[in-house]
Amino acid sequence: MSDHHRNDGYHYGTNSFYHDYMGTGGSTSTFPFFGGGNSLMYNQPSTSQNLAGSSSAYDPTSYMSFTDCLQGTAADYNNLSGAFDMSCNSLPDQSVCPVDNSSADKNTTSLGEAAAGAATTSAENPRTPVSSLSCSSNETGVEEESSKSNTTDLQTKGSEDRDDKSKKLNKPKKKGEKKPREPRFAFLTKSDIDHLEDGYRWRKYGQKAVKNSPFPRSYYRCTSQKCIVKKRVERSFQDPSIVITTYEGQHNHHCPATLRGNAAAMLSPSFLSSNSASLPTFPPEFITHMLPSTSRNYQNPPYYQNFNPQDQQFQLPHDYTNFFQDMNPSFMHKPEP
DNA sequence: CGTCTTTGACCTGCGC
DNA sequence: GCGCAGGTCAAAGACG
Repeated sequence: MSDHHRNDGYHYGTNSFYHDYMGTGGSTSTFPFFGGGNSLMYNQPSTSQNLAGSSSAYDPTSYMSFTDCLQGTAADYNNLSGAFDMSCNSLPDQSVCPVDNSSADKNTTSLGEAAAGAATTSAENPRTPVSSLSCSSNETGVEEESSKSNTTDLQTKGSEDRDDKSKKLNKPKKKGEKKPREPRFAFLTKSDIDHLEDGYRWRKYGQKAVKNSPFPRSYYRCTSQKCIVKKRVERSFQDPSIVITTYEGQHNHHCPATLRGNAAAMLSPSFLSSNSASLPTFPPEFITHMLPSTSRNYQNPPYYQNFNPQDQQFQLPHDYTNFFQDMNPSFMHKPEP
């Protein structure tokens, strides 16, 4: 998987990017990108509904309308859809996803937060970013740390025949309470490197086989104390060259990585001082496109068969549009490689 | 020795 | 209620 410029249906080097800002009247803007990578960003809107604990349990009824930024054909979506489905599930047949208007504001914040965590990947893994796509979820975020503490504190009623380890895993919550989730963003990145450098330090805490996929999913947690951000990394089973990275939560600290004056530095929380507290962690690669997500049709590909990229147009919120334009206007017109 | 990964067991939520 | 799949824990091992 070293050939990142193969003719595989993806459109590398295209940087136009539009985001329909969930009916809030945001303007249509071009989204510039960083460092030569061509990314597909999938912003999954928030939902107040419970999404269960499953990583794939995004609520299809709450997705915002499409960002049409792909400059390819529907076939391109088909190519990507499987990968996307790994983390955010499949796309709906219609090209406009149901919108949870109540979450519009949350999405603005989340999108910005993503930018805040942007990374050093381009500098450190020059081969890596080629195409990525992301989605996000904005479930009502509740301090996960507290629930974790509860888990530990309340894990005392294990059965007698269980060991200490088992006892620590007992009921953390009251009956009927559902565990809230932090906002999530999934990024599809064309890379032969599984764990992409994003400027933060992560500790792997688990790995699971994924149903219908030969590739396992890895679970990482930010190593910074009191930081509850997690991410999952897996490969698309349809296109193994695509790495799906799903971020959950918001960093409460500055990026610890050596920033080297690159995009990561510019996108670090410190750089985004005015919004750093509420900005989501961006993945290392940058974005040319946004796509919708849904959790339906998970097992019935092709997911994009009825999707016409030309039908939709997303708009990026003013704040982020201006932000990225200020960051590196040259990406606005980056030529094809 | 500290940090990180691996890995099997366990927990939780959901669908049937 | 049961089974499945996703998510998490934590001991053990690897590594620098």
